[in-house]
Amino acid sequence: MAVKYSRQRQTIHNFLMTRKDHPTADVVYQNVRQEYPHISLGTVYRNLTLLADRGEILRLHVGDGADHFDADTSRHSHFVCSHCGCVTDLALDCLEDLLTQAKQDFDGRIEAVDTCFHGICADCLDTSAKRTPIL
Amino acid sequence: MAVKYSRQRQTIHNFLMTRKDHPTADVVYQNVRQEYPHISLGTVYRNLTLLADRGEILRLHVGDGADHFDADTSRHSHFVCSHCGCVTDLALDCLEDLLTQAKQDFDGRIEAVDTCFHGICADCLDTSAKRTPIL
DNA sequence: TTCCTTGCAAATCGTTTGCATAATG
DNA sequence: CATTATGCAAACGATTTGCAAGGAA
Repeated sequence: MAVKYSRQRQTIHNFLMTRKDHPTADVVYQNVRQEYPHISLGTVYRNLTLLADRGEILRLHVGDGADHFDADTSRHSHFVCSHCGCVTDLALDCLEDLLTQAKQDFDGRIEAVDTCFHGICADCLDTSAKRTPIL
Repeated sequence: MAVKYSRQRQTIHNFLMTRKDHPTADVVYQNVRQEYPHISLGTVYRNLTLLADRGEILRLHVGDGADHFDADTSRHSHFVCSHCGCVTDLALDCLEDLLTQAKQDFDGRIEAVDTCFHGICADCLDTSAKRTPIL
């Protein structure tokens, strides 16, 4: 199944590259729609899936129901705020060590790792600190 | 919201403790149903969610569509075979280091990590090696 | 012209929820 | 008795898919 060029796919990929907040398919849709008012959500999903399958983008399963997409395919970790739901990048040296150790200990073939941290982001900590400390 | 005892919940939790393959809600349902033929899938979901919220079990997002559940709440990693879909445990020393480093580097509050490795499990490697090497 | 991609809508899948009834404390 | 849990079915949200028409090679 050869892949042919499409403006929609290019636009989706371009949009994703401008964002570092790892948007969901629906967010991609809402934004790309401003340039292509007739694009359908199905097309967005089809292209995100195609790009992810070809390794041109990353599909993240952060556990909040919807998948998130990341144009940065270099190896890195993610953080998800349990309060506001934001998804951010996290660069950790010892991620490589973890992979190395896993490959040594495991008797199958390891190809990738997904590392997803959970907690409260700095912004949410700030905001709750500034309110009356009831909660 | 106080929690009251229920046989169904107990059975679900017990069942989960006998398995180390991290079953999905539906697999739990199919099995518990043999003891409680009238139990509903909704009840299974409600109890799995309740147990996970109270930290008595783990809810895993391995990226295959369905959530998986794990009765072992100690910190450990997981591996998912892209071929057969099996989910297995992986104990890695440097997982603690990763958390430590993340907490140092990050300006929010980090509470947990999910580490999920992907690749081909030993069984699937074996099986494909034994077949005529066409694929 | 051939094959891929699109838009649209309907379908699918995993999960949640409303409600009347049953079980627990 | 007050409250929580259940079974059932309907509702939901995210994602996929079938199909006829449009676009790329």
